[in-house]
Amino acid sequence: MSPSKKGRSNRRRAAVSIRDVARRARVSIATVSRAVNRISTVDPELAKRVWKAVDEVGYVPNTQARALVSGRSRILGLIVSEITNPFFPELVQEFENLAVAQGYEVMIGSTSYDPVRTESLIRRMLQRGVDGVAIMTFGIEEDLVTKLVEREFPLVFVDAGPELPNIRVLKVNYSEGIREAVQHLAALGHRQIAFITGPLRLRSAAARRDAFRKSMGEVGLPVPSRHLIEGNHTMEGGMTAIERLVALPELPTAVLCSNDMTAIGVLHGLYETTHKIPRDISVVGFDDIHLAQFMLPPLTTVQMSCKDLATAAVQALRAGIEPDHPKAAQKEWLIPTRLVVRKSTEFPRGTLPALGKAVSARRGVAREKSPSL
Amino acid sequence: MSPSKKGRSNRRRAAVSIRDVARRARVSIATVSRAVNRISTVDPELAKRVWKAVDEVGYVPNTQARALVSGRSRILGLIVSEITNPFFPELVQEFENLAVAQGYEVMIGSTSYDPVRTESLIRRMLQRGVDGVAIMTFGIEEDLVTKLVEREFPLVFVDAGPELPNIRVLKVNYSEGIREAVQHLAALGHRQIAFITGPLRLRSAAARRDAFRKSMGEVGLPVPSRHLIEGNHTMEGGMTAIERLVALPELPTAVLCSNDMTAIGVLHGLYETTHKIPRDISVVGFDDIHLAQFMLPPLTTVQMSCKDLATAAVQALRAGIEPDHPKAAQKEWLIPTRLVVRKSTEFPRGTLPALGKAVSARRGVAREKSPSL
DNA sequence: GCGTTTATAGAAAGCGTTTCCCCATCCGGA
DNA sequence: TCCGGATGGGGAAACGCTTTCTATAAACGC
Repeated sequence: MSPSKKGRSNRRRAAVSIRDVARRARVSIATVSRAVNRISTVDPELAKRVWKAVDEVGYVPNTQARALVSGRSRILGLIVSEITNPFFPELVQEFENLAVAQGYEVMIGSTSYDPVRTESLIRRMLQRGVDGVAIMTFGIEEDLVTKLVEREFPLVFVDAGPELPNIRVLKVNYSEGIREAVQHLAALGHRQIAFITGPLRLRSAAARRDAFRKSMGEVGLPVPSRHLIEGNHTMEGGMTAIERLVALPELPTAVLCSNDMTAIGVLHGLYETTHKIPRDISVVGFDDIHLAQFMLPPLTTVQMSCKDLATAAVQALRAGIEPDHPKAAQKEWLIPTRLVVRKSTEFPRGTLPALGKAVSARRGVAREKSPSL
Repeated sequence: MSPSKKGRSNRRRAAVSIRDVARRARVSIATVSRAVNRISTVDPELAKRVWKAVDEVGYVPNTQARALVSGRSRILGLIVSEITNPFFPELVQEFENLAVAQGYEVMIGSTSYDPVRTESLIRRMLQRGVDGVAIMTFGIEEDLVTKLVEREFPLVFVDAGPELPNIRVLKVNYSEGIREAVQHLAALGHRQIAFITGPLRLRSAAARRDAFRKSMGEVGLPVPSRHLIEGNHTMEGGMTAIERLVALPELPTAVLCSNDMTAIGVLHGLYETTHKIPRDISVVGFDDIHLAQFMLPPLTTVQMSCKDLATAAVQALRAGIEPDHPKAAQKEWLIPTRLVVRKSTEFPRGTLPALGKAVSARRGVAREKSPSL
């Protein structure tokens, strides 16, 4: 307590410090520090005494001081494109759970696709002394990244960062899930399949588009440029894109979207134009956000597990931060994707309704987890 | 640079410190500190010299050291119920923008309605030395809060915290918007209006229910207990609740939900039971999340602006943190709510279709912003 | 029995700031 | 000319911790 000490003006609380523990346990502060940090050179008997004292006085190490002296804050930075896109909160949640369980705190930032914001965000994170940053978006100034890499600052990218050594990358296997989606549609009898991309300056968006093109090629279907529309990964973008498709002389029978939000926008746009889904047109999303199964109709979509993504991100960061991490040398992490069939895909319009009975053809692909109803 | 200095083992980067600036500007570190913190007693000429040196050596103050010595971290804590509920990311976004613009960083946490998580979250925030916490959820151990209040730790609650002095409260005027919603439905001719609540241990959920009861009383409508169903503010909860309503001998003609996620669940549940909205039943949400206008049909809902909420929260926090803040004495902030009419509400089923033309009756309440299509 | 390791604890040196205290300088008044 | 009070800058002491270096005691080999 020591109320005699005339407190500094602004100081909030005279927290109990390592010195109080030391006094109580009748040891030096060095020993307390070692005991608390579980350093093996301290005698077990003494350590017990220290821990007892810690409990008695209610000691909590001061993170600021610890960070100041050790140069490590135990904070992980996580940068996402847009926190209001429901995929990201799910990711953030998983990431945070994992990080906290492993003794790290998380500092989150959302760029809104704005390079200026991104840069100031990274600066803020560095200033706060984060130990590493996972960048789950793009549109980053290459030279900032280069500078960080030179400092050997731990960075983790999704898909593919700049071509630089010493950064870690989570490679999402887009082809896998998108191929399943295209084959699912092709198997149903679709020939005219459109694709609504994300903002193409995002590598992840371009990668999804490329995977689509490749998969279409594999089943021998053409991709005319009028069926490749650039969106922006938002509902508004999905609406605009579907309006352009609707304006075409012939509406494609199916449309695959670069993410679920786009697909939701498409659903909404088709509602406005009184098209029915999946009767008039089949719609497939990407991400499998929680919301997808609650859409009307429930959305067939390619699942990219944010649990997988978060797990890999945390692991990759720790690999870069902790010198003797078991995976310190690993530079790439692979993230799988897979199709989840729900109700927004069906045989193309004009197909004999009798075929509607042949549902078994679909069940072959369907791998939906037991729905939560 | 000083490469001769044999660096500590783990140290990341020998950042440029206040000493480098002092050397360069040929002043003491005390002067640099004062200049950088814009303390008026430093000679303008000297200050200019210091700033020049700051630029030249690329000095960035070390936040950890600053926090350690000043006892203030310039971090605001923000605790929300569930980051995956889209209302909260919108709130987080606004909060963060405001905080950063005012020189604060934000530490976010999501409780998932779990008191244990909440408590550990608060502890983590305290350990990281946040200057204050805005608690936008409930289910908090009263004694933890009491302890914090005794320490004069700045806390901000929504609706009403525990009955304690010295905490700040954002009072949301639920009655306002909910009354508008009930009157809107009553004016359309609805007599049987059900309400799906949130988890009732949340004060905010109970407050919404009470506002509903009161508004119903005002228009002379009864609220039989079978029309008051407890949900949990999730889509799943909305589905379960609507199933119970559907199982009733007579389906109410309208249902008001305690939040938009519940309403989305209701929409989905009614899709499964092949009821049509709004023909068979009108649905009203609460929050006005961005997604609401993209539902099928677009959701009529009560808007609670997260911008208002965030603005008030940041202001209230700063009022508690900064001793000479202009609003230091203010203890309550008022947040308005209002109805936004879209397409999920209509005349009750069985009403003469001719009445369908009398749309002007609705437009009187409608105040939808220009839709973003 | 003496010198030499091997354990373990303590003393003390920082980490990069802010801020208190004091001293030099300057100005005005007597 | 001298003194008192401002004014503004520098020295140095914290802040709470980690870690190196040193000291002591015990264990050990010859």
